[in-house]
Amino acid sequence: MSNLQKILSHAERQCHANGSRLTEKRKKVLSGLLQSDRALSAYELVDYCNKTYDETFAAMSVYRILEFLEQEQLVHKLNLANRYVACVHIACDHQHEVPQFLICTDCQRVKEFSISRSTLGSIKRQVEQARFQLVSEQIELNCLCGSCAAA
Amino acid sequence: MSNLQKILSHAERQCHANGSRLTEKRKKVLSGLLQSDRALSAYELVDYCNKTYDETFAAMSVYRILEFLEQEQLVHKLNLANRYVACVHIACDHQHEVPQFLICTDCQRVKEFSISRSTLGSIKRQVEQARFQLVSEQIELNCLCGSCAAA
DNA sequence: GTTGTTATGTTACAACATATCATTTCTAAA
DNA sequence: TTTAGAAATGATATGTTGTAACATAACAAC
Repeated sequence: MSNLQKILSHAERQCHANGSRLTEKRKKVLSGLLQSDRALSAYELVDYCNKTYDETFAAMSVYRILEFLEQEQLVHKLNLANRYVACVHIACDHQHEVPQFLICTDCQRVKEFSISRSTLGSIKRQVEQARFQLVSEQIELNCLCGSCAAA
Repeated sequence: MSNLQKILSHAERQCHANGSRLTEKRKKVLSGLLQSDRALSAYELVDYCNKTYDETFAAMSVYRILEFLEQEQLVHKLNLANRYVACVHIACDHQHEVPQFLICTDCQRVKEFSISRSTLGSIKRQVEQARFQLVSEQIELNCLCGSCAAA
């Protein structure tokens, strides 16, 4: 059983536990993200699926599927880049925290990481002082990855 | 002389000092942002200008003008919201730092602020550890403003 | 006044995203 | 095991955001 297969069936069990279904189409979209080393736009995924599988994936469907996968915490949407990545903790059993992302603006490679509790804490305090409320602790930063910075 | 007029002529002098020109159209787009209490999309500005002035503003022109105003640091582009705001320090003489933004996802009101040096410092260290480089210190956070949170 | 530069106009289209309603597939209860 | 309801997908249309490419106009400096 390939690593991809393992991840997919892990995801499937997890969906089942949540009372939802990881259908074939959803699996295929998720596979696309899992096999990519960078963030993909919805339309890139449409192209990928249409090429890889002999099936038609309408853009509309892919958006719906991405929304579902996001709810299931299998993928993350990067709002800064309008792109999607598979969650790096997809095969972990523990509940994971809200992630932060470093996004290479050149090649769309993404590093999912967690900033320290204390840093997050001080950001939250500063937001409170401004009398705003965080909608999400997801923070995205425009970066260059190591190889793009070197070039 | 109205406050708006003061800001505009201040901006004009500043552009002049930079060897660039704040043309009539640019002034009108900037006025639109200055008079709005929330972030506006390029197309909202197109509509605003076309209604307010008896002139045609093509979307293309507004995008170019916004790009110019951003270079001059008179406005900021919010990448998370695909919208623009006038810089709150537009009338200050001192050189200002890279700002951070709290964006209300409900009403698009924006709070421009600066997170503390120490918080920014620890974020930067954590980015370095991940072997990425920050492209910009501008950080944008999805929030609710006070009134939208209350509602 | 010509010339080079900057600004704007115009058209077309690429890329990203959602609304709406129809149809199919699945599931669970009768 | 049929069937009603829910969930998923299909299909079409349209809305929103942004850029490419080339033309013209305005201006400044020589």
